[in-house]
Amino acid sequence: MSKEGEISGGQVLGDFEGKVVSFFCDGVKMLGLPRSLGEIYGLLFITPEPLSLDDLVSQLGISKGSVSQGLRMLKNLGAVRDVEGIEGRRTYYEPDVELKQLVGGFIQEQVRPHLHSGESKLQNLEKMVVEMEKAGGEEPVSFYRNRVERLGRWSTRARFVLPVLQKFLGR
Amino acid sequence: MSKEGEISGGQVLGDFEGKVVSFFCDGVKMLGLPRSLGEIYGLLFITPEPLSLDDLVSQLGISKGSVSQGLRMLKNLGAVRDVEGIEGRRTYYEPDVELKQLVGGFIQEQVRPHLHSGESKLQNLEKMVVEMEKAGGEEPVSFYRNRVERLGRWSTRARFVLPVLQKFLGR
DNA sequence: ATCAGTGTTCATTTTAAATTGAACTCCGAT
DNA sequence: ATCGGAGTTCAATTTAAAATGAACACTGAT
Repeated sequence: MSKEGEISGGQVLGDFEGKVVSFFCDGVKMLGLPRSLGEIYGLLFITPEPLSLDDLVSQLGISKGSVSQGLRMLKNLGAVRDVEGIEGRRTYYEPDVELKQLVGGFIQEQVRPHLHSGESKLQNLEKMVVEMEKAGGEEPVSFYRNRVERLGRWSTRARFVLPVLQKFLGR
Repeated sequence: MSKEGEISGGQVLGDFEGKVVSFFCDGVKMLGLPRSLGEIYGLLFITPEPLSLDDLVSQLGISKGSVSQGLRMLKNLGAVRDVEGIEGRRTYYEPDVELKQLVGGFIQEQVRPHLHSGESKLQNLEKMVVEMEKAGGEEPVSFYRNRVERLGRWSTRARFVLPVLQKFLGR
């Protein structure tokens, strides 16, 4: 008889595993990612063997749809990969456990796109200021120019800081 | 007759101001903060004079409650402050516009608390592993120890990287 | 002490996002 | 070709977070 008990068709997480999973839930929440990612990654992280989609469904008690979507997102982030060379037609998954990779993937997939769209909006604002200046706007326009220039400096800093971040978190 | 028009009891943002506000909305969303913070800060940022709560309500077209709560949060973040020495009993607000301060406030108020609670959960996990080892657990326990140690290293890195971040974004 | 103008609080409503689950597709084995 | 298991998709539902707005509290002027 197992210590943590099993319910027909799906064992429940042990106390320790549960704490780890919840630890990762908090972590991904902090990064603005859905909690299911934390559950999935957390369980893979603390399980010695690779797990299949159905393993995750039954152990976490969340839906197949969630796990499928969650795994896709984690793969896009480079946080999880298929395990090569296992018998049968079922796929097994394992976590990438290197902080460097995880941070890199997150920056690449979640941060850069937003920064990018921000930069293009900023360029648009710069154009608008130029238009206003051509149209002879005087009083508030020079203030606007100042502010938009400041945003430009922020944006430059942001672009510059990402590699630094990776440098310090990686290796 | 003003170019952008006014509706009884509240002027509407001009095209340029609206774009700036929306720029900040995206920005705060990216940081996981409510959009109203972006609207409020954005309008203060692009307006040459300090604004009152009622100014913000009428120009942004959002509720007084939202603005009040939003201003409080922004003040806690150190992103907005009361303007000293203005007549009357109405309070006026102005933005802090230094990236250094903004980043510092965000780290202090939003990041550190989470990191902190993460660290204490992690300590708890470490204790649990020690218990398991004392109870003579063998096979999966040494794996657990490894994983928890890895988390410890991540946590150390995270603590270390914040000052670096501030260094590179500040000044 | 009362009143009017400011700002806050918080129960309710709205909105946005994540999860579900049933239908579907895609193999691979027979 | 058909069947069965594995994984995906997506409309509908649930959940969590933010906005609303009406009641409340504070403050200073009279």
